[in-house]
Amino acid sequence: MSDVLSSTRSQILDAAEGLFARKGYDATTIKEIGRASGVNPALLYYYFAGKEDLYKAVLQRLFDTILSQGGAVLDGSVPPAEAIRRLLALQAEWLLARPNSYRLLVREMVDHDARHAQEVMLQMAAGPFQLLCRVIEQGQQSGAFRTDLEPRFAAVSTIAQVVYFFVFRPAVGIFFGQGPAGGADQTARDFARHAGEFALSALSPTGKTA
Amino acid sequence: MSDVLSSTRSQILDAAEGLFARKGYDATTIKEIGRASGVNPALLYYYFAGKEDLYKAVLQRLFDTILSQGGAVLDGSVPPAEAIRRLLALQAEWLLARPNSYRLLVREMVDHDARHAQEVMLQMAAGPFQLLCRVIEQGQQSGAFRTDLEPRFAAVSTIAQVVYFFVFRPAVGIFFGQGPAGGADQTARDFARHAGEFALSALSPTGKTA
DNA sequence: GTCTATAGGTGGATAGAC
DNA sequence: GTCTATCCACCTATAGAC
Repeated sequence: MSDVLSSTRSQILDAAEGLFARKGYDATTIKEIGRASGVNPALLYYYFAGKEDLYKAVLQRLFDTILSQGGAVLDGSVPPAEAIRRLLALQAEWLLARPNSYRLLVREMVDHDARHAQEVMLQMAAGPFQLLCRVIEQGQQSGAFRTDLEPRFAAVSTIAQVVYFFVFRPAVGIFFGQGPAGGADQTARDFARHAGEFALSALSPTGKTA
Repeated sequence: MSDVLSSTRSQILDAAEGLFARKGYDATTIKEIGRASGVNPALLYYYFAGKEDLYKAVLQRLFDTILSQGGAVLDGSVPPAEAIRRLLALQAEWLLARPNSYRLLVREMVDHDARHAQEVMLQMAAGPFQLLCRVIEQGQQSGAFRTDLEPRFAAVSTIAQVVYFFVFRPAVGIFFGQGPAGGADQTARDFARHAGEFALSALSPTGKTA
């Protein structure tokens, strides 16, 4: 602990986050993390119990910041429609700024059935997801949203769009004729705006976007 | 070729598909494929040029069948709204019956930026995806769908819901309080029906589901 | 706290008998 | 077509000097 929060430890976490996100857990080697962080590979075992412990620490650190900023936009102080617009815009900015997050999360789903991220997912369930469901229910009770949609299903449909866009960006890029790179960041922002209108149109009893 | 299509070759492909889908490309070993298929590991190099060649063959075989059945439901012989309902129901049945497909596809996105699946994605872009865009445009021109949504964006929002539900099933299961297993298959079918209504409500100028 | 060296195990791929 | 045996590279993790 020569630094405020042990600079060496942070360097290892930074490098590991990028490598785990890009290459996956199994394909990432200790020596690579050492090389990428500029830290001797053996030091990893000084700061962490092993490779898996490091992996869990990476997940924890990344999603701590998500959860801390998460529910702010859904706190009930804005009308439901505006809350949903802001949520999807925030989703896009967040995913643009932290491409590691959705890559790690997707890998965690298919590699380990979310086993290592179970705690974080429980916090998401009790936090942002439940808040979104409440926002939708609130809109339904006030007459702003149609009442024949199941709130939890509607919440999943709402958040699915932008996440899908990012995860399948290579495919979407090909679908849009932009190649596997998937177009500029502005395309993602444009899509997020569209996704907000799409969700609000789906939720609205009149088809107008409230 | 002692069999119609070389039974040994098929056995290798079957075992490799399951292992690549469950564990990923890197984590799957040649010896495991041999064990799971009941074929001597060295024979893999008789039938395929190597591990990567086998992987591409797996992708090709799996998505050949997708594409052959793909556009049938979108061929323009049914009204746009009904075509979209059928598409999402088909999507759910397809993903339920072939869990390897979305796992492999998602891995291909994050592991290789869809590099190995580029041909298949190009066929999807020129086939089912373009047909869905046409269906949406057709609905817009006939007045059944609102015209202020970009057809390609709307197509992505439409197909995103069910795919997200499957890929993030462990997370959705936790969100729904069903645990990481993600509930019964009927939940997926219920969600697919919801997704159809959600998309049609979003597309409809009146908010009714046509 | 940081390093070198290495143990112990497993990976993909090949040679060559049958 | 199928098998055994094996090469060589690389992995995680540890021992121990500094």
